[in-house]
Amino acid sequence: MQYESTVTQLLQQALSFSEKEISELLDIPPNPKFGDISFPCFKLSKILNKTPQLIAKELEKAIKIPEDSIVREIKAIGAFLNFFFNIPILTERTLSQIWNERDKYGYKEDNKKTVLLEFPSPNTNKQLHLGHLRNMALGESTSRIFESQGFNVVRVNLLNDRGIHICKSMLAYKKWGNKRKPDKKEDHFVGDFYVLFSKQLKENPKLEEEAQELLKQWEAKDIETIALWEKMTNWAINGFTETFTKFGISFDKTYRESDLWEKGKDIIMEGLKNNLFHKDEVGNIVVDLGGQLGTKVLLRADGTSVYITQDLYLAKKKYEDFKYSKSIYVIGSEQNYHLQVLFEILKMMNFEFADGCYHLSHGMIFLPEGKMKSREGTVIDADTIIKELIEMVKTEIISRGKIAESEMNKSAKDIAMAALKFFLLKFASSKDFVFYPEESVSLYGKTGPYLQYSYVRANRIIQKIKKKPSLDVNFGLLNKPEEISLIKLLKDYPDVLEQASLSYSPHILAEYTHQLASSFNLFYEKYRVIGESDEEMQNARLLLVRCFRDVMRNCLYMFGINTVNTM
RNA sequence: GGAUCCGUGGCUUAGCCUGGAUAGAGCGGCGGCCUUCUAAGUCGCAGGUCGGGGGUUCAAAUCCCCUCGGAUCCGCCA
Repeated sequence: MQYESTVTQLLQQALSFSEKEISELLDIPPNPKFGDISFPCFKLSKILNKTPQLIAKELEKAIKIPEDSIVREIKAIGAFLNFFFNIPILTERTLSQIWNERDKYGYKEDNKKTVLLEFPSPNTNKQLHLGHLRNMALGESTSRIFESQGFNVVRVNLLNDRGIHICKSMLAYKKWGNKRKPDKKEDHFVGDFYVLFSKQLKENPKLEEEAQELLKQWEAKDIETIALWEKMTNWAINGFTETFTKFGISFDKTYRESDLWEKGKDIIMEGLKNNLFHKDEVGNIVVDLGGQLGTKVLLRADGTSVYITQDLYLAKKKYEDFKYSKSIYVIGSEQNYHLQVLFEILKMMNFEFADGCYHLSHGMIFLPEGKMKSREGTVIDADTIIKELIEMVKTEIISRGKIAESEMNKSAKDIAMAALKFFLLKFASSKDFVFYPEESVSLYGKTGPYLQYSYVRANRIIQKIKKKPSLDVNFGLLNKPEEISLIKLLKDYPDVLEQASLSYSPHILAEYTHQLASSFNLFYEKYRVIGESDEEMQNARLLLVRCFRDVMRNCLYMFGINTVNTM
């Protein structure tokens, strides 16, 4: 809460409590008519043995507001002591700060700490789907939010490029691919063989064994198998890279499971030596986590790894590579248990980075008919949904007839991505949701395009007016309710950004950004800037519009959404 | 059987961590607003007491307990 300490200090004139004790009681009133910050007196009531109403009244009388304070008035309303800000001072401070800091408004100084985010970690046997897009949107947005808070952010991807599922695609290609080269986007080409395998498996259950056999050959580094694997994996990676680029993300490092799958055994052996782990009756090395987590196998009796073996290794490897203070795993909620186990073992082994590990879990996306299943081909494919959205936006643009053909393609892409990304980020990440292809991603209402539109309106004013915005204005003129609420929202941006980072929640910022756009639209509908005859008033409003535009652009950046000039 | 997540108007959802003053918003429905900075906008109306029950509290959508419904996980799969 901004200006919290000012209010706390005022209260300390009359109360002998610590700054911390007082500021914990402060609250933001539900309605501006109750002021900007309020102090509920209920808790004091017990201590002082007076009614809260009386305490509020007494405090109102006792506190003297110094000259130049951001607080203009203190009023007791019922059991609440309400503090009202001096709007001209608030306006001047807020707008000056935005003016000076521009695209760094809301940013904090470099804190010399590294936070590593891992996402979306796809399997290389099939193309990306809507669930990956949610993961990517969440990972990228969280990355940008952390960057704003002064962290050095490292984005890494982990390719799950080995295992039985990969061999299934490979086997299908071997049998029915006729050594064809991809005739479509390469990851889709690979994915088709995965679906084909599942279809054929229903007719011929023996294919399962053949796939297992292929996996053994791969593990034995059979030359022909490895060559096929390399070829198909590269197709998949090329396809992914294209989609990542389209989505506006890139990675500082890509780890590959094929490099990791045999590693981590020494970590397990060390734990065994230190008696953290033990062997079970058949010779597996296991850990007993007790309580709700139970017993987990860490290394098979034959000495081969399981998934968690390599995950332990990777956690350590990532720390060696980047010395992170936080490591965020952006992974769906179906792996909640797995990550809990992983983190528990890391703590058990006393790794210094164990406490910095965090699972940014997100809910799943369902189709109206149920869960998406890659092997049955019943998925909302990432590239298709993007393409369809762009087409949808183009149709919309054409029907409006406001944009020249030449400008349309870029705008259409940016608007479509805005719709998609904001749709994926506006819900709390823990929620599952059902995706209705026809209606889910809308262009109106609480959407990405709505935000972009408010930006376009503000930007258009700045472009059209025949003067440059200036900070040299009479701030007191911005005194209409719509102007004041907009200014207060602009003032809140750094707080909201901080909140979003502390709770790993882009949706908090999404909620705020929608409010901000809505507040600007209200102002826009009611007052004019270009047509305003009072020169001083025009200057003040132009500055407000400029500040709004810049903050809106900052917000959109946090979602990975581009601004557009026309729409 | 155990664990985790979710349950707020017709639909989608914010608020829950950190309990306070009339429970916000979008879609959909009905009715208005474009000679003025782009109507992907905006205004108004109808619609919820927060799955159910109990408890704590001056105060509960928010905390605790019980219960019902939905999802996910608890493989030597990743």
